[in-house]
Amino acid sequence: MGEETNEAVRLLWGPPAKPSRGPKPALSLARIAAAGVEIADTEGLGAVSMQKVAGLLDFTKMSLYRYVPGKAELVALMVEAAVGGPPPVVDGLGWREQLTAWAKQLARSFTEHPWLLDATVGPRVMGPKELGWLERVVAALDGHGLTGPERMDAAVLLAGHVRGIAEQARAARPDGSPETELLAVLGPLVHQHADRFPALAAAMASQDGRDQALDFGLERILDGLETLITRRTG
Amino acid sequence: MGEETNEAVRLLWGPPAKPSRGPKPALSLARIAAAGVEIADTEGLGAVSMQKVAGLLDFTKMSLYRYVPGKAELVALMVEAAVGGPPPVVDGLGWREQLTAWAKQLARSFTEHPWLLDATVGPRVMGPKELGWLERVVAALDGHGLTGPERMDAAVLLAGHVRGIAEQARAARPDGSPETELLAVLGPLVHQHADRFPALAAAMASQDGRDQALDFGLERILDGLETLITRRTG
DNA sequence: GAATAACTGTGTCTGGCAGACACTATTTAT
DNA sequence: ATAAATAGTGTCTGCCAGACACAGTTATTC
Repeated sequence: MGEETNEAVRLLWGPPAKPSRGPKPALSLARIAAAGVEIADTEGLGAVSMQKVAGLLDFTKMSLYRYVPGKAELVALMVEAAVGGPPPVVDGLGWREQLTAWAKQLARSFTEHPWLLDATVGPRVMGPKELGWLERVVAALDGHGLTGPERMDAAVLLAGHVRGIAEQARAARPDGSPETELLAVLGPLVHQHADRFPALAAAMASQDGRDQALDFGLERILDGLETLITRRTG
Repeated sequence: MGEETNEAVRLLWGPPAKPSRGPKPALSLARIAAAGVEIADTEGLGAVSMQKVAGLLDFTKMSLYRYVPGKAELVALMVEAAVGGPPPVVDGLGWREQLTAWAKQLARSFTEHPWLLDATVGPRVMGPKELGWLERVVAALDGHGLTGPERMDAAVLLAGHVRGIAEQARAARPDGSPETELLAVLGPLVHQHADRFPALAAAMASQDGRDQALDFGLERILDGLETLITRRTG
């Protein structure tokens, strides 16, 4: 990842452009990223190819390589463009309320751009906007007796939970129309093999389908953090 | 996903084989999956192609399609083979200790097969072994006042956390040799833009690098569950 | 025992993909 | 005016998943 990493860092963090000698660029990183996002939003990340992105912009595939070193970097730009920034800080809110709002907003990003789940797997460079999300959590937990690494760990914990829920929600969602929701497959399977999964079968018996997995986990995490904070600050 | 889903279900849950008319199959699902796992373990999931898997078994690519409908199903079999089963239940352990052991063991699976992170993104059918992991969590939480859906949510919460940590650990790991660990890139970036990320910069200043993110999140989650359980059972 | 039907493994082909490279046209610096 | 750097293009290679037709093999059926 050596060189590619630096290229990605340059694109995500570097200066916006440099005036130079040859012809003026007709495209821009922003337009290219937006085209990629449009395709991913409608057809999924798998449908994003240099060809398709270029076609949407009425350019040839190879012209994109004048702006972006490769597809990985294009996806990085798409992520940064789609994830947006964290919600504005509302003064007077406690850390719990701030983190709750943060989680709901992040979940909304994943719902609007489900392909973000696919695009953010594996080692990659985070852009400024993405880092902004982390910043918010760490800032919200400032001054409550947690160490620096602990605040970072809390941010990762929260982000991981939202991500996990988003993945589950996507699986349960009917992507096209005649698609089998994954849970509709899982349920019968569990009951069919109830001998092997007695606890699951029992747990799934009460079909209230409340769909509050995000809130449940969030409350547990915040309760856990509160326990720690109380212990630390006396 | 309509038809593919059913095919995947048949492969993962169906009967092992059916005696039939033609020549005896020289291969087996198990051998094919094992070959795929071997490639993924050494070269990553991206290096797994029908060609490569077949080559490792000294067969042609197309012969694999006699066993597996497509690559997606092959990956599903690989996941089921690599994830293994949950750790054995140790009697006399409380739910907290059981879930702790569960999380550590699951984290080990992700460490041994980092490509599991890539292979378990997106809607997919879970196999019996994978479902076994969920079963354990739900079973461990039985009889503590939580509803069925709540126990399921707790399982998803725990699994999501372990997954998130595994992803972070992989990013921090030097995959090849001269690879830049992602955190080694992130640190300088944050400090370089400390004005935009003051809380992050401060949090990262204390460089103790204890690497206990798994434990931290786990304790918070378990504390949060304990709070709920105490509230429920009085 | 012979015919038949079902199955296994193979070879060939298509369409799509990322990306390397050489080329032309354009614009600015000297 | 000329040279250098750059933007967009067209062509080419190699890899990929998968469709399909084929030849060889084996159990079933007559």
